[in-house]
Amino acid sequence: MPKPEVDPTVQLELSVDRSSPVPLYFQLSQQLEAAIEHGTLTPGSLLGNEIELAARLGLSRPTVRQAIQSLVDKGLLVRRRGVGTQVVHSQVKRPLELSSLYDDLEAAGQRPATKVLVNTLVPASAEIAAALGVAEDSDVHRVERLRLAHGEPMAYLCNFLPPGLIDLDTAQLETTGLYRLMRAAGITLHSARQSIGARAATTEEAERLAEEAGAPLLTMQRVTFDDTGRAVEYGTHTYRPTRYSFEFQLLVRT
Amino acid sequence: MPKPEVDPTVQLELSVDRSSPVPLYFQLSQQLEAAIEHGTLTPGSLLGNEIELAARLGLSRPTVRQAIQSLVDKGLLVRRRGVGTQVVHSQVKRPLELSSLYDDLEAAGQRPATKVLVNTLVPASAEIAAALGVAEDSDVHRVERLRLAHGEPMAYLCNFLPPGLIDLDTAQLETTGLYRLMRAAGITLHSARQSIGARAATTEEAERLAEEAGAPLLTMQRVTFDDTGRAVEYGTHTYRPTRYSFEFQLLVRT
DNA sequence: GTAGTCAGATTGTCCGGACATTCCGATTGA
DNA sequence: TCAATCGGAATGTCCGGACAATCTGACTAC
Repeated sequence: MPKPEVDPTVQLELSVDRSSPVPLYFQLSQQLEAAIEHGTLTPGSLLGNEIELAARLGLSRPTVRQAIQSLVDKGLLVRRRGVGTQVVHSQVKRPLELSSLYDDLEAAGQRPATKVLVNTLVPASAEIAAALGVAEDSDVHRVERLRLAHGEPMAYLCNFLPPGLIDLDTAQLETTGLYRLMRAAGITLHSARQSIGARAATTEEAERLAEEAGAPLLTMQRVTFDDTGRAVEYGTHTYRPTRYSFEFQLLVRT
Repeated sequence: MPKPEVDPTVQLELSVDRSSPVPLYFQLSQQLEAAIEHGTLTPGSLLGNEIELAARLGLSRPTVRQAIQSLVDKGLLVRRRGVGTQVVHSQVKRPLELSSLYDDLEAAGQRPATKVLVNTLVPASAEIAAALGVAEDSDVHRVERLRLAHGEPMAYLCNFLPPGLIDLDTAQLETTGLYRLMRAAGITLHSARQSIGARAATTEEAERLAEEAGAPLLTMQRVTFDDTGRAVEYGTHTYRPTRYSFEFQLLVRT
């Protein structure tokens, strides 16, 4: 007969600083997340009941629940009524975020480079006007960039932005990503509609990406909105599938 | 001088049924969501302050906040301290879910058809064993399916499942999707790791999908986990990019 | 031995209140 | 005319408690 396989309840060293301006629930959730990341809280282990945890930390139960809930939303914990809260067992990294290619590459240690091919104002075509919610033929920014990693072309990025939102400096575009510039300009990114597909490269596209005509390309189109609902960016990207693929984790809405 | 463009605070007809087993916050959030969907709550309009809303409904503020928060998490509302809560302005549909191709097609009114090509037990290769967390060479289910829409092949789906989880009936597989079968078997899907790429079709793949060898294909690999952290499915899919692309909306983590 | 029942444990829901923080507009001052 | 200050309004955080719903395991009855 094997030993019982019930994962034990873990006793953690947790503490909160009431003089800190950081919210208490956030302090707690960060410590719990760190413990999960670090392996102190092993997958499957129970977290101990909320009441006792609250008492131990000198917090109220709603505060503790708020901390736990934020980790449940991240997919790190699972709650079961009548049972308890346990650490999810899988290799959850982080759910899909609205990420920029630049940040992705940098996080992967690839030291991305950018070559700005075009940075001008052009009249909006019907398609672009519809996506950005501006009048047709009104001026919009057009930015074309080539993204390289290790000196090899990786993606061709064509973006359109409504005017007046941000100052598009070519030198800055070559040293950082578009999303960083937008955030730095005080734009709060909120959501995006995105479409991922594939098609054969045209002669022109092939040349830009050092591929052959007819080679498969990974394509992505995206419209990004800020928290007021304005479209702040429309992009059409093509990626070399031998160099790049979209990897992400997603959660089930409950 | 133009008129003030401040969106008005909307007065809604809201009510809750205290005798219903449906949680009060959920009743409220559903009514709000319906009002947004229906256009009663127009984008940009303010929701009215929480305190007054709570008083009007005879609810406490935490309950009202819980309802609002769930819609904020869905990306339908935005809260601004000192200002209020307003309806997001954009065409937010729904954020990315862990969806099955079958459900997607059916929701799009495509009446999907499935042809099961293979449904057997095979020894797990190293790659599959690692993905599913089972011993190498142990038996796993292997299911190969061809998904058609309007009689045209659209995708080739190859899935591996650990044994004992679910009874894989070929007839059922041809009339519904794999995820539905798993849910019906009491498996709670929780999260998935996913990778989307592209490559040229091999001769074999081209034949299956009625494409030509070398044609671009959209590829997706996915490992799905249930809420205990077990891997419950590993799949390798190839799609015809002229017939299918991945469309989704995603939100920024705040 | 097996199935049904019951009790304990734990999370889910809800309440009412308190104070802090932030935003925006109006008032005030230079 | 313009800038700085102030105050109202709204959300953010936190508390302490109460009861309901659900799961697990042990006990009981058959």
